[in-house]
Amino acid sequence: MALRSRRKHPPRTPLPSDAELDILAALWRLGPSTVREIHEALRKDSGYTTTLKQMQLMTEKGLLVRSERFRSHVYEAGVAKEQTQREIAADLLKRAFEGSSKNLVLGALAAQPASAEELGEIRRILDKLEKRRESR
Amino acid sequence: MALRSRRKHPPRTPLPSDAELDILAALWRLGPSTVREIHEALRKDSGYTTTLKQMQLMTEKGLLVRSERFRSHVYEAGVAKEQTQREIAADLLKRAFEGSSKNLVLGALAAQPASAEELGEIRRILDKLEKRRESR
DNA sequence: GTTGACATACGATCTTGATCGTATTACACT
DNA sequence: AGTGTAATACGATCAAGATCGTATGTCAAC
Repeated sequence: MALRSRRKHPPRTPLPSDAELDILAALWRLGPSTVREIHEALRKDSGYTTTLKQMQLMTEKGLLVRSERFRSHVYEAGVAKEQTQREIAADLLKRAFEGSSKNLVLGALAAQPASAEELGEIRRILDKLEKRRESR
Repeated sequence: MALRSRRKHPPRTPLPSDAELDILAALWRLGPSTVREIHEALRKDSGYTTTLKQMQLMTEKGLLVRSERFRSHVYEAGVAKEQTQREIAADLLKRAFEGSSKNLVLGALAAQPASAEELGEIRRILDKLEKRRESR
């Protein structure tokens, strides 16, 4: 499925579609890149022009920003990774997990066993959240 | 965005689309229901036949199962809630969160503050996971 | 200035999910 | 039997994303 539904406070940019998310993730990971770099990083079996078109449309939507460089265009993500991840998680939470973050966390951990370090970091996040909760 | 990509071990059933997920969620929540019941529970502004068609297609895909009853058909979810949630979480994890469950948990908690009880439950899940990890 | 390599631009098409209109069926009641 | 009501079946259409083919532009090297 895709992540398509909208929020009450409509965002400046739409939630990315599946293929768009892949491109965004690559840009988050690699930093500003050309179409060719992204296309090769994705290793999909679709053609170069498909990726190009995709990125052009995403630029129109504000999901990417483009700058000129010598002969080619350089794109970078136009939306922040954390903010976008939060929106995606919120959308999914509401629609598939009955709004229960516990269920989502459970699903995530069951789906992809976390390392000991990650478990520790998650625990630290919980500590911080509970501390913040107490102090109110 | 929708949840469309596939897994290594191909599932008997595809991941549900956005609208399909809404129907599934309603069936998980309400239990076996008629088309009309689901249609009314969803409160979308699309017509009854749209929901009907959707559920018929989902039945073909194996996402729902159908049984006769008197004059109307009764549908129920053909896929388990936990299993489906896990698959959705896994897909998202891989594609949007760099495979890091920590990031997903962080996103989920930032998006939708959890109650004190939920935080406690999450912590209990962590305890169990770490205990299991130690004993190996 | 012509050619080659590589880039972008853009229209056309394919695919899939979502939606609807209408036909048909089943039952209940008179 | 005939009619009303409420259900399902199904083809057609819509909308959006994904894909591709081809045209066009630019630079470098000869």
